[in-house]
Amino acid sequence: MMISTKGRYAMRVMIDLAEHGGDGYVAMKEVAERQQISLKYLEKILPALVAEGLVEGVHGKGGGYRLTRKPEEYTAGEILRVAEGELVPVACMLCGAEPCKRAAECRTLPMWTKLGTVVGDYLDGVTVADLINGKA
Amino acid sequence: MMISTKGRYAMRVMIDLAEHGGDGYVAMKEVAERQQISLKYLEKILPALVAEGLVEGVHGKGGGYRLTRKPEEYTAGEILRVAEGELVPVACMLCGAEPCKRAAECRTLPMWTKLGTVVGDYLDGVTVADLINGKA
DNA sequence: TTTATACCTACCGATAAGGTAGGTTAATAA
DNA sequence: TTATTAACCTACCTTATCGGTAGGTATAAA
Repeated sequence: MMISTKGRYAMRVMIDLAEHGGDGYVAMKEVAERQQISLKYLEKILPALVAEGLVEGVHGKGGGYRLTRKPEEYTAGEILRVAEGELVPVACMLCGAEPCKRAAECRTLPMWTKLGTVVGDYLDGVTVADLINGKA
Repeated sequence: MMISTKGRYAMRVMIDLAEHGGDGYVAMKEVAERQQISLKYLEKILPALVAEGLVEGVHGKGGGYRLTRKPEEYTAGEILRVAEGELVPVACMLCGAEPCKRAAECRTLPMWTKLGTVVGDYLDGVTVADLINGKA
């Protein structure tokens, strides 16, 4: 029952970009230093965020990344789903999982489903702006 | 963000004991067959449940396991914590983790803490009896 | 043309997941 | 007393994931 570093670091990058970005681009080298995260590891996390349009990057001198929306328009749930994959609590609920034959009579599936909803609802209710303002 | 088979199987064993136990002992061989879980793997999960007093086992012919309380007196949260370990969502919140130096100014820690509470509260509100009656 | 940066691919060590295999101990029934 | 049953214990195994590192290429600005 764990969010891995991938998701946690993605959250911190988004917050860092919101706090230090302004209108310009922020180099990952800076973020890595501020957040005490290996630059090389950050470089493995960013492509997913770019692919889903959460941030955009530009090459070369003076380049870096910036948010594509305002901080209040990102939810933690959205960021985590992009960085981590689905937020479901059990493997049998994963999208690509082979359908469980016991699902119909499974005594526990309703609980896992509800747990997924509880987690998703909470995380979808927290925005990057909330995290910066300490309102989470 | 996943509950492993260990926790899921533990839940199913507890439910199975509640449904088929009555006052007597149920052999894991039966449970394994009914639940379609490898007997050998079940034998690795049960010791923790015994150690924490959730079930008790007796050796030999006619032996097996039985619940030590009524089904409505077990919560899913309790069972999962015994089988899986702590239910916290991030490694830095684990009991034995070395304290994070950034904790005081961490923008995300409050969210993880709240998420842990949300998950714990939900799971602590579901009993084995609820799962049997479909009230979860 | 130099420099800074994103971006890409491959690898790597450690750990955990999800088991198997083969025994020993304890209790009951024959 | 002996056979049987079932809990319990220890060791091992395979595969995948975690959390990175290394070394490059592409691109844009100065």
